[in-house]
Amino acid sequence: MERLIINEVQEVSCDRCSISALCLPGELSDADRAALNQIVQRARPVRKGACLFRAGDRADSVFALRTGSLKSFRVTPEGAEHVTGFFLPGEVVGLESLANGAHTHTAVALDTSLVCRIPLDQFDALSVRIPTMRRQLVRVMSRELNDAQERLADARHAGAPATFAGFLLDLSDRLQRRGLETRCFMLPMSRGEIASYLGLTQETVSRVIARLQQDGMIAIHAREVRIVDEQAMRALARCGLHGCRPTPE
Amino acid sequence: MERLIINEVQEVSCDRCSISALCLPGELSDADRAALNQIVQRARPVRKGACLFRAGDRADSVFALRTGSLKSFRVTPEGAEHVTGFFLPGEVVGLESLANGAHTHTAVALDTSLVCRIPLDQFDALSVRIPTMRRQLVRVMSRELNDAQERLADARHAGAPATFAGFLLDLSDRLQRRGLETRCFMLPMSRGEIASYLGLTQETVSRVIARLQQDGMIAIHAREVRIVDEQAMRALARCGLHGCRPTPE
DNA sequence: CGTTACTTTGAGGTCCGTCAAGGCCGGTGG
DNA sequence: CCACCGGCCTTGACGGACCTCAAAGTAACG
Repeated sequence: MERLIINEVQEVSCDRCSISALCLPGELSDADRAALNQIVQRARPVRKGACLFRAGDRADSVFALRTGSLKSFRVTPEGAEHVTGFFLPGEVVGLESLANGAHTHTAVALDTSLVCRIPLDQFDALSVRIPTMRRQLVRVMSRELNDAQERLADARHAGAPATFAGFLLDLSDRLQRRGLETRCFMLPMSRGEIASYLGLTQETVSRVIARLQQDGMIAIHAREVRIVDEQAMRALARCGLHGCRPTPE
Repeated sequence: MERLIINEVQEVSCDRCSISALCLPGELSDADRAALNQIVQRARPVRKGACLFRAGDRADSVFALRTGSLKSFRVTPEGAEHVTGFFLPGEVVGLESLANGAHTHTAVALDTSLVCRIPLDQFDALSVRIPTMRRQLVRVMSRELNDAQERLADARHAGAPATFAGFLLDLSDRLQRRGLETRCFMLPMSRGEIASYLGLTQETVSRVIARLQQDGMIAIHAREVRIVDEQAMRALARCGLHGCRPTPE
């Protein structure tokens, strides 16, 4: 069976890791890469369910996820937890908290995870010497900003099926960026967390999944997903409310 | 009458402008500020309805708005225009386009506007010498990222009234940040543009306005807004769907 | 094997989008 | 000065998508 399970993923090598992409826009010299490698603090395991950081903690570092998966969330004044993001191996966590020096989210491991810590002041010092490095930080943040706005654009206009399809495809694309299996993978999060992230309810997510499955676009058993008809999925995700019905026929 | 009209706002002095906030986290020396002032290209008037930049244009600068107001939008594959942001005097435009070197949005003046252009390469060169400057760029982007995520969180959970209330309060807060009148101001954009920005329809926006007005929370004539009951507005904006009804009585 | 958390499925209500018509200006031209 | 026109805004009726509430089924853990 050719599926790849996210939480079984091998440790990500540095040139696959997007922290490394922080300094590898047009390749980085070996010397510079070594310098970066030296300020990165590796091997800090976070057990499933444990916090990488909590809202309110001092934010003087960013983190790169090497193995496992994380979610980040806020807690609303009413006490409900709102999931704001999921993180896969090779991705950067904590960028949004640099503004005020304190984390605005809490980050929790969905699976036991290994992360690298990059102290900001050291990174800053290094970035003075390496131009590509500071430019790439801006670039990464800019990209995130763009993504956030794009998701914001879709959030209201797309129906629940389109939203969920977009979610799966986003995961798939992010796996591809790391060179992993894109059609068949394991969801590290629960239905409720997906729902919270997408701004839907557990029940709606469940129903949408059932629908997409019986339409033959995906196959899900528990948390194992297979994207069967990627074409149809992309079409579904692309169109908002107008024009194309969830099932056109 | 103590209202202040956005498009009559005086030119924003440099220490009120958030481009300046790019380098003024804990104050900047006069010499450094002068250096920044020199790379900023001023006085480039954009007439109402004209483009500051178009999607696809090379993005090698960011812009600071001095006078007037802008909107930024994408055009969906179906040809509909989706508003992604509004900009008031003292705010920075174009940050989200730094990733790929090309603008992802189009920016259009809602009123005749004056902008400053900051060439990125020159800014970058300057930031090497001035540590606070490069840190503050990260800080500004981080803040934007945070805002975007917050809006994303609200988008689905909040009803239309809460969404609109949040929109007005956001404008009010941004005016306050610039030291302008916060309770009574002029909307530079149409109902349709508000609707597009919030992911609602023109009609819903209109209805919500009518409702908030008859509830005594705001007063609107045409594009002139007065926030009457800020307490109630904040309470409305804060709560999503759960707990508090639009009109609790 | 029982407890607990997660997931699925069903029935009913509500908010908002759609469609449609009418009002309020500002502009243009007679 | 007025009539006409077009854009923008408002208001109403209706239907559908999704949330709420409720309960049963399933998987993971001790």
